[in-house]
Amino acid sequence: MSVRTRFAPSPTGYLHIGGARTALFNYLFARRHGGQYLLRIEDTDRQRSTQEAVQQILDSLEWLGLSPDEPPVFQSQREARHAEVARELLARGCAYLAYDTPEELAAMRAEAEAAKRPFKYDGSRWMTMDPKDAPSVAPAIRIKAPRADQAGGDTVVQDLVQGEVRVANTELDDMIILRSDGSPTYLHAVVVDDHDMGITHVIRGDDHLTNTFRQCMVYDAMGWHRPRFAHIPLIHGADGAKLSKRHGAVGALEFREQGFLPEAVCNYLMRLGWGHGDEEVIPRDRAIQLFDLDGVGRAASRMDYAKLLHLNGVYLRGAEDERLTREVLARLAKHGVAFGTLGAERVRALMPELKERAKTLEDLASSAAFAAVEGPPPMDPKAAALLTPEAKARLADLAQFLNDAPWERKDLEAWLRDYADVKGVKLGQVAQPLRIALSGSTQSPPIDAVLWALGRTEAMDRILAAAGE
RNA sequence: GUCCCCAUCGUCUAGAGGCCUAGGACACCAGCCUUUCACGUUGGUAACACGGGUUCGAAUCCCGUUGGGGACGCCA
Repeated sequence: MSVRTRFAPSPTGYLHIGGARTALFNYLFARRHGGQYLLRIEDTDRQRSTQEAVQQILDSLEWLGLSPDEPPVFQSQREARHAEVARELLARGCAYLAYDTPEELAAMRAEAEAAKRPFKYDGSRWMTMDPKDAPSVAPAIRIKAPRADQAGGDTVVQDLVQGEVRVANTELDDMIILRSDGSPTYLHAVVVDDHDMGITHVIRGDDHLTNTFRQCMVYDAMGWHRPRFAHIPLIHGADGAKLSKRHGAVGALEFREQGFLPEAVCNYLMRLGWGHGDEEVIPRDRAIQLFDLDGVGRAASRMDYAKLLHLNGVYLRGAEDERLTREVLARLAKHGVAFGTLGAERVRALMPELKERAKTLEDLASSAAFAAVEGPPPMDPKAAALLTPEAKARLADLAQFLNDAPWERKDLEAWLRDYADVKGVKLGQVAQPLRIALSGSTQSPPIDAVLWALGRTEAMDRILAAAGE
């Protein structure tokens, strides 16, 4: 049977980095085994689910290159089916009607807590009750948990990541599968949907590990084959606590805004909780080749932004110049930097050098801004301070000679070296004032590359302007 | 509280009883390269949580302790 996996987020907020990794693992596993990867939106909580969140999840997945192979399934549209299964369970005698009110349940819990006993629901009175004696409250449907003496007394799951996990049946109680208002509960709906969607491997966060035993109740009672489960460890913040906003960027789209490349984020996420020897840089196609569940660790891992940043730099350097130029230009426009066709061409010309020294697209954009603008670039205060009278004199002198220089990068470099040689100064004494005049900053790509990319006219303009000040 | 899961450098990890004087990557420190900044490169600091077993031999297997995390809803 072909592998089918699914990612099943609830649209109650943005897609965070942990969810993104779960999606990635589901995607990778399906691809690795030539199967399908699906998406199910768990929007049965009408109060908290929003259309915006659904859209954000879809956008996030698309950005990461993790769009599903089939149109997403919306859980809320399947409620009739969930109810149908619940009624079937009732008809089979695997479930029963429970007439407790929320208040009564709360009281039972309070009582258990006061007595320092773990709360375990006991619905035996409803199972033996004559239907005529039913209270006049709408009942919920509860599924019968396996008895303590059933199946060896334990419910066992062979988890593909966690190994064999076993819980005593005495720990399980009769859970509600259909609420008194006729809506399904999550634990029930998930099972029905996964079954109907033909999911063979449920790969999800290990916060669902103990839920699995409850879900098994539904699979077993319906006589359905349980899928294979794989519970992957959660991602924590740098302090080891559950990942939240205070840890910095956690939303998938936040990373896009900050200038991260989706392939870098995916690579980083993949290596979080998964390893394959010494390999660190693993592009998508290689990832599909290598990924498998047995390489997934069992311990929670922490988000390390420094490493992500490094990886992003690696991917940035390897990215196509055209693509980076597009991204950078878009960012410059967004930041209100004015530039024309010539500016865009200059950015493109300098891109091979620019990308060599950037970690994010934002870095790249700010370092490219000087090439995009027309005329003298905004001057960094630190750079301006270095524009001493001597430096200006040097620039003026340089301008004179540069007029006759050949305008090819190789020649420019040689020319500059000759100039320094002839004048008896170090190359740095020539390069640094030039750099400031051309880029407005003390840091830029190699000066010969900058001269060349700017073009003779634009370069001369800037040198003269800086020399004249 | 009850149940479940986990535990190698600061972080991500390699390690499936001898290959481990524990390897790699990020970060950090020092040097080299150099036209600034990066990149690159060389070297360095740095870990098997603790205690018991099992074994000729344990980071690797077992038990316990400690420490983390998760789940205990008519939420998902």
